[in-house]
Amino acid sequence: MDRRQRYREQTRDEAKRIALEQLAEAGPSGISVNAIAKRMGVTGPALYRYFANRDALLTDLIEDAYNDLADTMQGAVTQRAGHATQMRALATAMREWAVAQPHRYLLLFGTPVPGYQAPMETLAAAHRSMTAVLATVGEDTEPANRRSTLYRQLSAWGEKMQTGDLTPKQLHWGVTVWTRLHGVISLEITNQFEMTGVDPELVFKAEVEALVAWGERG
Amino acid sequence: MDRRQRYREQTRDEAKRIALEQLAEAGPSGISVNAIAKRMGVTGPALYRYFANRDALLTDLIEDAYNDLADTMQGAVTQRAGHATQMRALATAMREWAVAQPHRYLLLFGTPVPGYQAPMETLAAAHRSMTAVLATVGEDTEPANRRSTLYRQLSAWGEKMQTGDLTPKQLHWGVTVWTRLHGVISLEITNQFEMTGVDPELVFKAEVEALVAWGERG
DNA sequence: TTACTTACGTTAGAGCTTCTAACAAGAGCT
DNA sequence: AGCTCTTGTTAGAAGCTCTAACGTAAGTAA
Repeated sequence: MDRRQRYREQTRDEAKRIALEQLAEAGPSGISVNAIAKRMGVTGPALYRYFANRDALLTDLIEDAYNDLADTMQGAVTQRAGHATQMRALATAMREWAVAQPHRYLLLFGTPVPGYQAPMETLAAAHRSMTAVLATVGEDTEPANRRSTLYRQLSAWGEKMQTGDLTPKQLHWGVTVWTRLHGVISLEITNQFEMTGVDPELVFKAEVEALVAWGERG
Repeated sequence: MDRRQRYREQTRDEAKRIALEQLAEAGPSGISVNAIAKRMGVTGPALYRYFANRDALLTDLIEDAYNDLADTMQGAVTQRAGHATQMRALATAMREWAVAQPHRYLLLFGTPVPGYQAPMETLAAAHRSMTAVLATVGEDTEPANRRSTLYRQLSAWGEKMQTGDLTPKQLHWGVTVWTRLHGVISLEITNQFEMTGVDPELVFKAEVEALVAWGERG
């Protein structure tokens, strides 16, 4: 009874492994349940015992990627101390993860796959990666406009996320870190820097240093 | 001889119009040459007289989107004066274009479509949109490290692009504007802000103001 | 006006895809 | 030993891209 389940998991993993290869080679549309089955030595319909349909397989890949990225980001900040150091480590880890497997990053942040509806489990992963980002936040010194809509929304989000004593301003900074890092990474892995001849890694590093400098100022 | 060409162009346009509808509804993989033909009242293979294959149709959509976005950005800056004003106008125009038709923005900056190789004509469009961004750049005051790799790459890019008297530092600023605006827009239209309850427009505006403030400082 | 060429539509079909239905065989439990 | 659940098979429907072969209509030239 236990072995069955283990075999089952093994089959699912192998299918996902091959799916990732297809994804890297030909994008999301290059993933074919039939072709995966053939490469595994079974007929096409056999795989439908393991995945309800093609979308379910894709959803699994997305969920795995989400967790993997969250692990990476979390690992980068928890092993270090000091806001600036954590910031640099987080940024580097995030970019390296994305550059090493752009197709997986794009599965999360590229064009949404049509049939996908985020399951509950990815919420946990999203929360973990956001927590990692928020660990790099410095102290809050200046006062903010407490009556702005953005302030209230950030405040509500902070309560919902149980971020403890982080102020809305700090949460805003976290969001900004997220959007800025993503901005460079996204353009890099979609090859938009290619025609410029400018090395995206250098642009990324400069952006990280700007964030660090800004973070130390307040 | 002239009427034929006009009819031809008309047919191509209608096909592309329907393709855009499919794109909006079901993403890039939802575009079907067969289905388009059927909706136009002809059989599937007939459309292959107008597009070499499905990829050629997609490439056409990408090229159109590129030109359309470039027009929008160019229009935003040329009708206004003053760096800060141009900056705000450019940012707003870009975001509104993207939010109004996310699928088209994602066609350009989302997951790359597998068979696509950028034709020469998109280079012109890319150049135009970059020029629009560079119009918002302020004056260059502080000295920069002239021996850094990034400085040299930006310098070479500036010459290749014929940007006149813009310094590498100003070009770097242009790139930063580009990555930061894209960062927020990209995450907004892939619905990544949804779970936070934070309005991406407000985050975007704050980011624009940060850019303006930074631009005015130097 | 007649003849030729080019453009554009058709059907047939190969080969791929997802996914369902019906059936056969084996693994584990009672 | 018998029953059930799991997992494989084949057959097939319905869709896709794209090629080949063929007919017809429209524009061009003699």
